[in-house]
Amino acid sequence: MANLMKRTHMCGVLSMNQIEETVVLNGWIQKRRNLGGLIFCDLRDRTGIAQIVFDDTIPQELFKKADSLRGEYVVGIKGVVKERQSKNKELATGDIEVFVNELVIYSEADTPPIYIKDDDDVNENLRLKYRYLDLRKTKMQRNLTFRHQIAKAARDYFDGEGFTEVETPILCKPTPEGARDYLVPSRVNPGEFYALPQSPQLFKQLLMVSGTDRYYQIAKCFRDEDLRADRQPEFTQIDLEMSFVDVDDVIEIQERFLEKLFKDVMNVEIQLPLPRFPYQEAMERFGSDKPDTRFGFELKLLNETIKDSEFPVFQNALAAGGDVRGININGAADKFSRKDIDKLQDAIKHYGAKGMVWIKIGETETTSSVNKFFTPDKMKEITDVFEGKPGDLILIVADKKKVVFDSLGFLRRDLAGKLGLLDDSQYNLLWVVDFPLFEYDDETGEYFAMHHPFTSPRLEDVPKLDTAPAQVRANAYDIVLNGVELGGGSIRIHDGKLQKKMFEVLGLSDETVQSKFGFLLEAFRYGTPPHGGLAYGLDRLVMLLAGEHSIREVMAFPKNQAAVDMVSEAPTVVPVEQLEELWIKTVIDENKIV
RNA sequence: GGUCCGGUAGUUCAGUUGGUUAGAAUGCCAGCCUGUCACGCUGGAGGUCGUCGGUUCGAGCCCGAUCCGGAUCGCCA
Repeated sequence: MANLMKRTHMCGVLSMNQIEETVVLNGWIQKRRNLGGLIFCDLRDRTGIAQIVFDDTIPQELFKKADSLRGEYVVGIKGVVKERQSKNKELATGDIEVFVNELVIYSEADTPPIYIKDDDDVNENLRLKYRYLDLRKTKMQRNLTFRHQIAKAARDYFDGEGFTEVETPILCKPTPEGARDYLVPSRVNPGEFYALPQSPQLFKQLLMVSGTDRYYQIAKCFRDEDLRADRQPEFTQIDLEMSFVDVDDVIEIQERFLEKLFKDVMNVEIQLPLPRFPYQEAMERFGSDKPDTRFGFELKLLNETIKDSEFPVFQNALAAGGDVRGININGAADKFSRKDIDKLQDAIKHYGAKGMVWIKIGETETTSSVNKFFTPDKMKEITDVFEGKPGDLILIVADKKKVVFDSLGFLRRDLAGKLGLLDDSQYNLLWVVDFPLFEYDDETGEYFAMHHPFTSPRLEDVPKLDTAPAQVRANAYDIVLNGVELGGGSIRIHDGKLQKKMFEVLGLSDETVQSKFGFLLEAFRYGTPPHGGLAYGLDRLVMLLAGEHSIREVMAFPKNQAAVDMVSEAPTVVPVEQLEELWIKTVIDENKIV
């Protein structure tokens, strides 16, 4: 064991300010360049890299020791900071270097299985398995620090606004609604289970009943669903709830938070108030309830224009109560071949679309996949709806409304990406409001809550609860950044009668309601303030602001697509005794039980 | 659960119509080298081509099964 050399500076902060100073650095050897009588090493810590030099003025023994250094050795050095003869403009510390006169090797290192540099393109599973090495990269350390700054900005802001951070339980009551629960067996209550929270929703509402008035929490949440680039089974929310507020109050206080956040961590000024799009408008203009407004290509409705056409696909869609809508990809007519368009057709089949009509407007003539069904005059009428100009590519989908919106929403964003129109330096924040309170399930013929059953309807829509539930709008709002849902929330129901009505429309029996939410409803009987709140996905927020494309890049130890922690290899089978103690018997292959 | 893509050296990849001893770059090891910063030069080691089976005189390549990874739809506050 070598003695510790007490560090005086971090590698990345050294500059001309330390010229001729003796400094002690600790860190990892990033790279060794041995020129024979002269050895350069790049020494790395979480702040960056500094070049250290061993030359022929040092004892031979020390020089030999320097020659034995390899990548990822952990060392301490003492030396003098000098101005470089030839500076390295690529390096933040490129003006200086440290001439070493003492070297301690704290530990040697095997050759690492992955490269430790920011611009690697190593298989992600390997990165996850050796996450502790992956996290040595300056970029990953920067992401972790950045995440910390955002969490801190949130804490500072909400603290300043009179919010109290309260921890809510991790062992909760299972909730059959929504996402699948992670279950935790109870040893002391045989056969019974807790669930890990999908969100602190019910507890934060209880806190409002308690008079906490303003609550927030940076809360771990768990959902046992399939993973995506922006979805992990455990993730973090900035969760908050306020008493005596309406939609405007919540939005106002959040907008000031976002303004401060962007100023503090991005040095970006955002314009308040943020635009608000009613759900219906968002769908009709962008085909999405989380529109990306960094580019155009807005949807246009063609139902009137084509209502007399001979084209059977259009007629069938209208007859079935569907829509015919399209988008104009301005100036893209020459940028996508027939083959490209075929691929797009395949892609929208995922959303249930059976096909797609394309129109390319040329200088002299307009070509399309449906030329024979439309006279040139009619075609002109259609392209006029899109303000079509020569060079434009128009794509039209006719189907059920949902299929049309989903398909065109996808095409819009996909093509914007292919055309390089997604500008990561632009931050388009907006609210989507007036969500429908209920969604109608075609298969079961039942209504279910789009948000959750405690979301309040807009007061003027309450009479429609009996007559036209699908038209009832909710006091719910989502905050969207560049087409990604950053968070969402609602004003909750605090009136017992209205809540009862909600459950009726949802077709929940009194017994069901009692067993699932009885404790909350009872709490509401003892004096409940009007309240509402919102939760941000912290991981997504950090991802977007860090310019990353996966939340895995901003989480220290994420899981892979199979929900496996590649470092520790969780989950695993457990000894039978452990299961028995928990009153659990598994029904899988006995061979898998160790 | 469905669809698509992938699995070849430590790593990133190439590998033609099925044909000799499976290649490159990088990394690693050794030697030389005093201003490098992707250091350079010389040499070397490194492979169960994911696994199992089949077709064939012969399989990295063709077929089947299976495992693993990723993207995506379903699913998901």
